[in-house]
Amino acid sequence: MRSTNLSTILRGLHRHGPLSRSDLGVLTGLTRSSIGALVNELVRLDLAVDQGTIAGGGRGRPSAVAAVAAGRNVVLAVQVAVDSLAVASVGLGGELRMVVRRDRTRDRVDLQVTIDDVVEMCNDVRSALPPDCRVHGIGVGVVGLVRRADNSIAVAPNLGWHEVPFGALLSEALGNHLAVQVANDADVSALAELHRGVAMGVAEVLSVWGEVGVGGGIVSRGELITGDAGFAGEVGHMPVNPSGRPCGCGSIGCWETEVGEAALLRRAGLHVDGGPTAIETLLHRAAAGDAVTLAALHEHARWLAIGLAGLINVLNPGMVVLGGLFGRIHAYTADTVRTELERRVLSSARADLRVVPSLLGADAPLLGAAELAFEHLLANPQSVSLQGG
Amino acid sequence: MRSTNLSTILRGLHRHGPLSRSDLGVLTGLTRSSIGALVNELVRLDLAVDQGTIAGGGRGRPSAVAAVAAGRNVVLAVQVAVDSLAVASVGLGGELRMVVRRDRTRDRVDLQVTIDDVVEMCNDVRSALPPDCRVHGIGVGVVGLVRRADNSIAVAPNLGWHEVPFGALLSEALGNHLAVQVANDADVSALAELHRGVAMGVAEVLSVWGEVGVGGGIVSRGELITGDAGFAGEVGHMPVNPSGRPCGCGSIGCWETEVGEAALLRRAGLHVDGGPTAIETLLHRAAAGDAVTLAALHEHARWLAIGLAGLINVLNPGMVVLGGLFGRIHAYTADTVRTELERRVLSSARADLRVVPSLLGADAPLLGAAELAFEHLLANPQSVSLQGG
DNA sequence: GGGAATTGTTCGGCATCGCTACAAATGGAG
DNA sequence: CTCCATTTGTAGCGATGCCGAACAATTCCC
Repeated sequence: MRSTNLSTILRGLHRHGPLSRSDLGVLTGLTRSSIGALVNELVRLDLAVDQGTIAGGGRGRPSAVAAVAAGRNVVLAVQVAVDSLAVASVGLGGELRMVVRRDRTRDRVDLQVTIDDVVEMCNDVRSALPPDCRVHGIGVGVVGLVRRADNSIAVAPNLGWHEVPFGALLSEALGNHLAVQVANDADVSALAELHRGVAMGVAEVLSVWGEVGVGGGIVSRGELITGDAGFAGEVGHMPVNPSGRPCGCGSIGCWETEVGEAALLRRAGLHVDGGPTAIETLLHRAAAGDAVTLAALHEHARWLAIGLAGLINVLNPGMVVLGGLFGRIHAYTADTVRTELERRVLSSARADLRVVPSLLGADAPLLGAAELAFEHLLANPQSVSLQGG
Repeated sequence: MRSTNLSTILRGLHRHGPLSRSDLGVLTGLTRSSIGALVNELVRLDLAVDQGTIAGGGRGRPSAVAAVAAGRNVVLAVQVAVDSLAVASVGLGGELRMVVRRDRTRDRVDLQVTIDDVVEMCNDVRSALPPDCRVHGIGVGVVGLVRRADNSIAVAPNLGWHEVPFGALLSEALGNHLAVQVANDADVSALAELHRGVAMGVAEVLSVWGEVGVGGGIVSRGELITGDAGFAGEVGHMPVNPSGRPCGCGSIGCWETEVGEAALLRRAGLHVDGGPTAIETLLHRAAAGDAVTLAALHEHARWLAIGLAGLINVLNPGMVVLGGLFGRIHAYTADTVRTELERRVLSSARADLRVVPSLLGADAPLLGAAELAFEHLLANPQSVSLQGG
């Protein structure tokens, strides 16, 4: 029980930032005496620090503010994307402290090369940490289907990986000192938007990320839905067009064939394999008002809405977050999407619905991977006393 | 905390049936002394009874078995369908005790008539209860979109209802003595299969019910997903065929237009508005091996699988339960569905997937509505001491 | 028939929370 | 400038409810 309350308070400080003891009281429902004892214990565990007193505006004794000890408690966040790798240290409280990013070409996606690169980047980041800083774990967001039970990658089509025990390999390569948590990149991005981005405080969120493929993260009751094995959120492979194009997954007319990066480039008359540079070209043309490009975006938005409509009817989210490519084109697609959703979504389900672009953008995967890694500490604050640090 | 543990034990007895005190120990992780005290309290609250000792096979002192006091604690379960009304008393533990069912024609779906009928049936059921029996609430499963926050019906197209405060109306008509919980019929059916049917013990379940329309219930982490307002699970209105038929909801090519009752009858060359009798005809012809009917079922199965594939990729369930019409035709459609899913579902997501017909059939909505009504008691066993009974 | 095994019960100890009283610090009224 | 109301933090006390240990009850097996 003590453990539960410690967890509640640490979570509160982690999510809401520095809080006075009395704020913590209203947040948790505990009495002042309990809060005092619990915060003292968190300070003793080096998880929280006292920030002195601050007069809260009104009259009365000034409140003693507590905050997370961000400088002494971090996790490493890793993002394994198609075109790049990134490693960051993230402090308790969710602050991005140091980021190392490395672009890579398609020939560097080999598994062993990736592991080696990540380990090297992790060591760079770790060596920059202050000496009294504890690393509580590593969170990894990766472009692929991740089996959450054992942190293995079932399949990552864009990397050419199949049944790779990524978590175990990375853990071993780092010396088995750290707990490694691996998840799908769209899932961790959803987690980031939920805790640090536009979806803060929303309990039912659908987050859809367009990159090379199309991924999604589903939040219900304030928590990410993983599904039976961890594959939930693969929205890219909903059939939306039975007479559509063949998909890389073996099916026909998957949503991804209509709203993936390739589909947009095709519609805009650009080279389908153009990658990030072709996307930049497209965005420039759109900004310049190019008619063909805008028409392509309009058609793209229509297909985006068709898939979203199904998901909204099925999940009844309070908010839809559009990230990655979908976030970047949102300014051009928002109107079409809204119009199309009005036609296709049950009127009750869209009454209180907000459709918004991602707030965190490129930082989302790293921040989300960090949240994943922090989860164990937040749930068991007392576990730090067992380990040395 | 006491409340949490009482709840855990009562839930255990409700879900698993009679259990010995030592079984309860392994189930809850509590010590024997705690279990003893807690069971005694449940007996004192008239929620549980001691069933005497039973030798458990091995050696050692025989175990004292505790069971829920089903005869003294019931809820009323109500089902509001298109063609029928039903009211039942369901004992703690999930036993269907008395059922009153009333078929009705389309002209009896008027709101006030429905309320009056339900009240009359409720009174019939209540008058048959033993005098010392407590009624802990009413659960209602209704063919429509239900706003869970206030138990109102946002829209029920098949009944012609719109923005109806059904829960409040029923509660008032019954004298405001009972807590009323209203939910979508597919949702409560999913709940029944989860707790009492094929999906017992499965944490991630997708349940799809074909009736006049097509509804669904999504279970994640062992609990029903409601969505932001309570509308989650409206799988019938996923777009699956952009060049398809117009749907009653205003959209085009909704799944329901391809796998609803009308679509099946159309494919089989039967009268689209034939209702239950036409379905009987179809099932007879299928059983007799009629080629046209079997071909219609094959095509129906293909569309069934297309929608299921999307849902499975998005939700990654461990089990798909097919209920209502889908359960009844499952013998003829299973092969086609399996073949089609193999092509359209990501291989990882179908590795451990089971697709099974509903076990409870026509009882599912009532049993599920009962579970809904029991929920408050199960979460707060001590609340009974406050009310008289 | 006796010992091992299993289960239920009783009793004391302990952790942890809420409550109450009191101390600390500030703003505003007089 | 002083005093009081107000708000917040802290210390001591009592209550709750869990666990653990010892003991009793019962059965199986040798």
